[in-house]
Amino acid sequence: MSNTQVLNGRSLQLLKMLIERYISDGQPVGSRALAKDSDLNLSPATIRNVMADLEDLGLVHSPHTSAGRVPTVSGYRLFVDSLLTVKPLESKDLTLLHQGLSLSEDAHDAVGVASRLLSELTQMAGVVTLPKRELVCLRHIEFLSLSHNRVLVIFVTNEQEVHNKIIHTSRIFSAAELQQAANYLNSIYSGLSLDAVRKAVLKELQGDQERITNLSATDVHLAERARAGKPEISQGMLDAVKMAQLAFQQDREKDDYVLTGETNLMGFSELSNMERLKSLFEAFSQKQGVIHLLDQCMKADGVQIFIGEESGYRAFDHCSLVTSSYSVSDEVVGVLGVIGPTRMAYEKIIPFVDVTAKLLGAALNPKSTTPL
Amino acid sequence: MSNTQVLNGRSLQLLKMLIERYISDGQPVGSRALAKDSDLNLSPATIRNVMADLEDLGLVHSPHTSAGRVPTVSGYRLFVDSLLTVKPLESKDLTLLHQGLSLSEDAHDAVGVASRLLSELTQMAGVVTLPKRELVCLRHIEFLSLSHNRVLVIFVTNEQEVHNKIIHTSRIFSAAELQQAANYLNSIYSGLSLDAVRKAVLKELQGDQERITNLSATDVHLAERARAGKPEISQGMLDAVKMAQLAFQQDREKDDYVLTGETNLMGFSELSNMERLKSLFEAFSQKQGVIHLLDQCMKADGVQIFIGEESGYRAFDHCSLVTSSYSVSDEVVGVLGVIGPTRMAYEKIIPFVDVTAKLLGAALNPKSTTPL
DNA sequence: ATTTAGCACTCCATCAAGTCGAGTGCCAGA
DNA sequence: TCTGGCACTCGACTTGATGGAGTGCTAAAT
Repeated sequence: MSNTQVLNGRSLQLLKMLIERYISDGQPVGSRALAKDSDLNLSPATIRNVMADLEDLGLVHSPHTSAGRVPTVSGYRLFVDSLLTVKPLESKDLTLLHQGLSLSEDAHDAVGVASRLLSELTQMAGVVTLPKRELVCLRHIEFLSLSHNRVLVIFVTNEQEVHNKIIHTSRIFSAAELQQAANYLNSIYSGLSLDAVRKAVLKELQGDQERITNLSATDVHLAERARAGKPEISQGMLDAVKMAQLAFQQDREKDDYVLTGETNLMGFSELSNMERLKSLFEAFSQKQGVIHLLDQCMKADGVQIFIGEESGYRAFDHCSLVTSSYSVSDEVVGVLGVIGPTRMAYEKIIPFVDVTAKLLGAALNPKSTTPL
Repeated sequence: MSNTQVLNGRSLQLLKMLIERYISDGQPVGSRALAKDSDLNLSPATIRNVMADLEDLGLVHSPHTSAGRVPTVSGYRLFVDSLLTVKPLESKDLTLLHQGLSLSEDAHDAVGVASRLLSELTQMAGVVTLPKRELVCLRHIEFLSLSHNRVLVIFVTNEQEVHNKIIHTSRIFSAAELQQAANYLNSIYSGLSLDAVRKAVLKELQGDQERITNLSATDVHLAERARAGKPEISQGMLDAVKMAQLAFQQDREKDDYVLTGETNLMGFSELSNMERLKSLFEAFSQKQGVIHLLDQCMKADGVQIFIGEESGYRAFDHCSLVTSSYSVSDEVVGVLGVIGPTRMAYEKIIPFVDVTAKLLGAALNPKSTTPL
């Protein structure tokens, strides 16, 4: 060791310069180049000593004996955690984000726009999860009978988003019955969040269950008739609630993301290996693993970064993922981010992702219907 | 020329063998190999003469002077048009197609399943367009007012498919008015095809227009009052029709396709060139050009093939596209196909695509709600 | 007239050897 | 603690040699 205190300010500064240079050039950086760049007036030999220390610490790595040094994952990690000087977002980019997101009509549209902007402005891949359902408000629900005992449920949330689902009911309902059920549900649940509706529905059904068992009647018809007397709940309403329960239960299938600009990744030399590229793209279309990763990012609010193997997901081994959760009315509802090679300009990407998340959150805010 | 009649049976047979061998090996095939394979008992020298003729005709091509021959696009074309002996579909594949498609719940689902099966069973990329709107029947329409003068239109087609669109109306309508309009439209248009509805709506509006101009009244209110007297059409109904017109006009945006298994293409050596691959994948995400191509295929019914540059679309230069339109009740409603390298096993892919198209058409047939 | 054998030739792929330059590690001296 | 110097390593690139696969052409054979 050439230093009593190995990781002193100087070695950190050199590490920083090395990483910055490697990020911009993509070539292993040697001691001479580093000596020239730095204003420390050190000779290449001294730099070499420092480099040897950094290598011992696992922060840099030499591809072969006579090449320069390249940052390792730990090196990058140290860099983004404490060395990095973030560059403010370029005003051009800010304007584009602003314009793009303020024009979006509905949530799905906004998410698509955000993803496209992320990828176009960074020249990497952009990913945005669809906002969580929990927060959305039920606006209107409607039933339509299909063949057999299937019913098409259509519900509108948040003013303009339409969802639909087919449920299988226990018996065949007439159009009038369905209309009535919809009217009933609209009258009591409209305006509540989907999550609240789900809970209310469950409670209602549970209460009903208890009432039946409490009666200890052997004949269910009797119990029903007994209950029918009470004005709080009728058979029709019960059917309605049951249908609502079917409609809203575990509707997580749409838990999806929008990914754009994957093709940008094909330009990077570190991903030109066909095998890596293939497994990466397979991961993209599989979606499942990516969703898992993004879910993790949602827990932490603010910017979250996975560098190389840190994600624990083999397909991402040579990629970094910079994410930020986005929120509507102070509640985290989704994640967005940028996927690129480990060698990316973190100092620009991090603020970029951060701002995009904030703007997307603002664009999704139902209160500010007027453009931002 | 070694033959009075250059393209005789023998040379065609040799071309066929050459292409078959090239498809299976991927290597330029030389005269000796061809001589051994064929049961013609010809010497390599003779084969060489034939090859020279085929090269003159532009059917094969030599990468360099001392390599074997490789089929050209024209060679492939001749091969698939008249030389090919199609292999019947493997029963295993047939079963899988059958099972997969018969389980699909709605049209979108079926299209997705078809695409996945196409790609998985061929180990190439599968593409399926969503069925055309023209054929689908209007089942139910509904209006929901949003903020300002925007109205959310929800309409259900073909028993279970939900579509929605936001239209901007000339004035703000009350919920009751919207309900009334929907009732009116449902009563007269329900059961008709979207195309028919569109036409009927246009006619209605045109008739209305004529009536107004024919009156030659300077005061429009007068004209309206005059018209209101006639029982055929009231102001409310007119509003309804106008809204329907807005809702159904040029709703081509969703004219989309489902593409799966793109990553399979990364395994092929002819596409391992990063530049080609990138432009191909960009074409996939752009969609526009691919749609144009698929639209062309829709015109011809039955199997259609684009080999290499035949598509006229640069991104597809090194790919072939084998498509077939699929029909519901004898009307072509969409296209599906397989995208792979020009060097693909046409004799298996062609019947495969053909059968898949037929099965998808059957699965989409509204009459056979019961599994095939 | 067609087919074949033979021969010269071309071109690619592979390997070995050599050179160059960038960069390192280490040691001795400032 | 830093620096200059030196030997060394390794990859990138070039060159040349070799072998093999395959062709084109011509002259002989069928």
